[in-house]
Amino acid sequence: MVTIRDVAKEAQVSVATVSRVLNKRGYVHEHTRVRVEGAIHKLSYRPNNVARTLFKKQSKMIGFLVPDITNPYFAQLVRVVEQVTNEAEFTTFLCSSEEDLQKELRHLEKMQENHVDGVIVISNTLEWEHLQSLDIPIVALDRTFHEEVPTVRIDNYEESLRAIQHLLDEGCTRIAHIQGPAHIANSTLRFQAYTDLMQAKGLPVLSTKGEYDLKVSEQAVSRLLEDHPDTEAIYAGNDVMAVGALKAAQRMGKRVPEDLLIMGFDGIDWTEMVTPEISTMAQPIEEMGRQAAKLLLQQIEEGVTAPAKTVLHASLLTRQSTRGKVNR
Amino acid sequence: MVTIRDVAKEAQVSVATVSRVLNKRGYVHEHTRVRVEGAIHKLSYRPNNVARTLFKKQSKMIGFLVPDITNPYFAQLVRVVEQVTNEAEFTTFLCSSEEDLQKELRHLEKMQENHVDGVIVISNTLEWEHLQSLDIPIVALDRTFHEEVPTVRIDNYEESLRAIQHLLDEGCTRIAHIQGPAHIANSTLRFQAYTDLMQAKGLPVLSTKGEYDLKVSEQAVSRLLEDHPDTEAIYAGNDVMAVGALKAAQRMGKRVPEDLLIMGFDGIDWTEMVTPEISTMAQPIEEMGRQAAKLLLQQIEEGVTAPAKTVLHASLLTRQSTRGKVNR
DNA sequence: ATCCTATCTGTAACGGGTTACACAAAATGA
DNA sequence: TCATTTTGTGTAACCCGTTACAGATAGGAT
Repeated sequence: MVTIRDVAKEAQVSVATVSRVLNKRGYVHEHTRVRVEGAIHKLSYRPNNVARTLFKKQSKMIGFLVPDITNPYFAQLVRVVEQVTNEAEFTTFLCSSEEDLQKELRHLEKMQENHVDGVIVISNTLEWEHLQSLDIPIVALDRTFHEEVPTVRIDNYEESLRAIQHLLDEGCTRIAHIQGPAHIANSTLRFQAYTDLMQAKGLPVLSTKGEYDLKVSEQAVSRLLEDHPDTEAIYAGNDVMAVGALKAAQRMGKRVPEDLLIMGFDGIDWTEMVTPEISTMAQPIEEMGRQAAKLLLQQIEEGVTAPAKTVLHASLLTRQSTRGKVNR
Repeated sequence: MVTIRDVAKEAQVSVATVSRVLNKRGYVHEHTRVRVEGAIHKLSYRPNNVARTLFKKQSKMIGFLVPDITNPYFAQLVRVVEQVTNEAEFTTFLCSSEEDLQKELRHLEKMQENHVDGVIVISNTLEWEHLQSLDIPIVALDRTFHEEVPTVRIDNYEESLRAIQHLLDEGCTRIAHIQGPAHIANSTLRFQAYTDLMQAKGLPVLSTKGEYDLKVSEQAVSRLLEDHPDTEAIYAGNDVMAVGALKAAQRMGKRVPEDLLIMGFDGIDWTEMVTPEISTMAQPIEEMGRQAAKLLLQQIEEGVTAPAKTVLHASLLTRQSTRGKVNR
């Protein structure tokens, strides 16, 4: 391995001078600079970031903890976060926790041990007490942990209301809901909005559990449609379950949207892959990732600790799966 | 930040002793061990992996370079690789390159600078010359770079033949192919198998470009079906394009499989999300990831440099999209 | 000529672990 | 009892960049 001392020897200068050239800091004579750069190039020297980190206590790495990398919602976030942080010369240390608290804790430990400069956390299982001991900047995505932690999210309750309102506007009254896991706060909020609004309108409440899982949702919707064939619309707690609902409907010979409307939540690509395309309340995924990354970088680079709470707006994407009902 | 010296002071021993306790190496009296562990716990000390890496030149991190994290094929690989490496106490340093050569090179540099112990590389743009200078263990996934680099992949040509044979077995003769990007070797191999087999059987060859992209494929298939309404089956170079093909067919009112058979390649989840479910030549994704990770760990831990070339087998998944034709 | 400042470069300490080596004490053996 | 081995612990050098500080030279002002 080529070290800074090898370069110094090659260029006939001291390590300090090489370091100054590398960091473009302090006085270096044009003449020597060229010589040092030549030596660097000749030996194809790359500074050792480990040594640098040890001294500077700045690794130029940020950690990103996501619940499940195979979920396109998170995959899309990863992409933006990488992009933004890379532009600021940071590298992303990505960890997928598989929704497992133990793994999350292990990953956070590893991140600390490797001295990342900050972390972005998405988790439904972690609690504030687990993050409290980290003495590095944190940004929470998608969910609030604590007043102290800057957060980027949407208002799941309000946006859920808007999603249901869309189905009401299309003329539906018998709307069923497919719930996500009860232990996930956002999932419960979306469900709560459903019951609240339906009750306020004096409309029937009918829900079943889909666990944010395609196959579970497909099963659940099958049963639901058998028991309640007069259901006019299905509002799924997320897009994955909406796709499951569509599969169930199609297997039972129901036409969407002629016989049944389907509405999802999140705005992942899947909704555009199926036929008919599924309407959804789309989170501004890219924007959320960008904001989170920027917030974190600000904290790291400028030491800003303003506990910002950024609440972004979702946008209603109306597509084939909720069109046409009104014309019946 | 709590250092090993703080622990040493607290436990009234030298740093060497603390280090010995941490690494369970060398002689330490039971008595002192307990005292040191007490101090570690009391101060909630975590060893600094950066310092450790600097000295040992072993970071316990491996790098994983993938072309696009939002592609479920890679996302699934990431999950297995993480799992296997975590079990061996390694952490994964994931980088998504967005198919961009410059980004790939930058990421590889960063990995080196951070002293990862080895890398798993998936890339269609990188060449051997780019990897040559890395003096750490490498494992290639999905594609061969060079004799020297251990590789885990499938035989894209052979498996492609098998995929087409399935369509022939179902009684199709007018089979069109949707090609992936020409610069991707695997994509070309799949295409080559198609032309070779069709020509050998004296059947018409008809292909169009889909660029491994859903929307591009959808467009391409639309045009293809307009120009050649008598097409009996579509063999897509990968599953993403197969989903695009299905969308196009459905938009044009073609029934699958009654009017048109569709076959994909890769075996990603998407094929099960749509209706009808799409038949595919499924790569053993999990197994490939596992093997790649194990190969890399072997190289790192045992210094094995046997340039292993693991070629795994794909499996034909026949589903609704290719059923029924034979009964016409 | 003298002083001052700006420019340029090198020496050495530092960051937080690891470990070779030295030394002491205890256990074992003859 | 003395020699030898095993056990237990500490000192200090080392890993590789960074930077405070000091010293040297050149140029400008007076």
